[in-house]
Amino acid sequence: MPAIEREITRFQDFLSRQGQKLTQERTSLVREIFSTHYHFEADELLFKMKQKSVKISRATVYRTLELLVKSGLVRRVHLGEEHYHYEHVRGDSHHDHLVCTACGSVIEFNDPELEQRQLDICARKKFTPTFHNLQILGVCDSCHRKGEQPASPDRVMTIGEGAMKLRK
Amino acid sequence: MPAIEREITRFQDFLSRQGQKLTQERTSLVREIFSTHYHFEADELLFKMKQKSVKISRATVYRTLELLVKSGLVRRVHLGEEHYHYEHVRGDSHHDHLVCTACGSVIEFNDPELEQRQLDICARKKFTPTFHNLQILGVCDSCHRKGEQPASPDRVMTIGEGAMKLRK
DNA sequence: ATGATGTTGAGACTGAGTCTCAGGTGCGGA
DNA sequence: TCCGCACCTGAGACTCAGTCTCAACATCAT
Repeated sequence: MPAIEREITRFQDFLSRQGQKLTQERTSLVREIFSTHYHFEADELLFKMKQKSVKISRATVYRTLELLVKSGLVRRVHLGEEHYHYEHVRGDSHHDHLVCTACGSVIEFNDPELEQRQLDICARKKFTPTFHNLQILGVCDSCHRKGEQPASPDRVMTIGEGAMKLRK
Repeated sequence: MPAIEREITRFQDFLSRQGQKLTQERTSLVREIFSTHYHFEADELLFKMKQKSVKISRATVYRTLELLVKSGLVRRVHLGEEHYHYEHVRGDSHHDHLVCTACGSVIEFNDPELEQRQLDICARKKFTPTFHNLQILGVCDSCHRKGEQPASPDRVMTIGEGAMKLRK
């Protein structure tokens, strides 16, 4: 899959610019992230690697994610839960998220007018924005049709449900 | 200060509607929250109570915050850090936040046009929103004038800096 | 006074993430 | 080719925010 190779090259460029190396571990993490996951949690990634019998420690997963975020290949997002989620960036533009509190699905959207409005607000407040984070929680169409009730804002279903956590 | 008494009454009403009681501990927490804090962290509140020699356990602080959130007197917000912050709601309308990554200050704003635009997006995606959360990170005017550099998005200064954490 | 129900504090526990450190890896230069 | 050094890794201890448990306490209606 040439697309993934391109991401790996981009990561390597980023690393070598700061005297860091593209190791076996980092390569397999990038490969995993860009091949199967979209929105994922750090521990979920760790678990997947374990499943595939690729031995990578928790520390390396976190360290690599930090590098990927710095390199711009991966974005760190809040989706209404305590901890972070990550998503890969494939050169596509910025977007925000609608998160279904019933089934955990995530819908992305990008609305230039909304973005512009935010810039206007910042200008009005003499604030220099670097970054923003918007999640809208609610119920998606298919859950709504099933009559799902919205969960209360502080009780949101886990996104990466599938990933049974196993430590050690 | 009569305003605080009004909030306490509102909380009591909420509690008694579900057969719960307004205890001494709960009262003093509400008093503390509504008198001095605006955006605060749970542990910061615990620390303040300790400073004032009001003995309240960690568990009670968290339990009371949960009740306050449910009652609508307090809102739980993400301000770009791992953990939650809380803010009291004084009958004022919904707002979002500009968070300065240099000095940690928080500017609130409420922009009906922005809110409306979000509703439009949800309608377009057939999504039923219940709640949303927008933080814009960046540098505030006074920090900008001091030539402060924006921190990277994943390294944000603590909002409640003052509160030295001391456990136990 | 009794019992039912609700509340509390202490401290054990959890889950996500960070840090440390000894050992491993790999590349540039002699 | 070999060496040295900077970089990288895994294991596990640690931290921090938040939750849970449980025994003791408070309150209220009967």
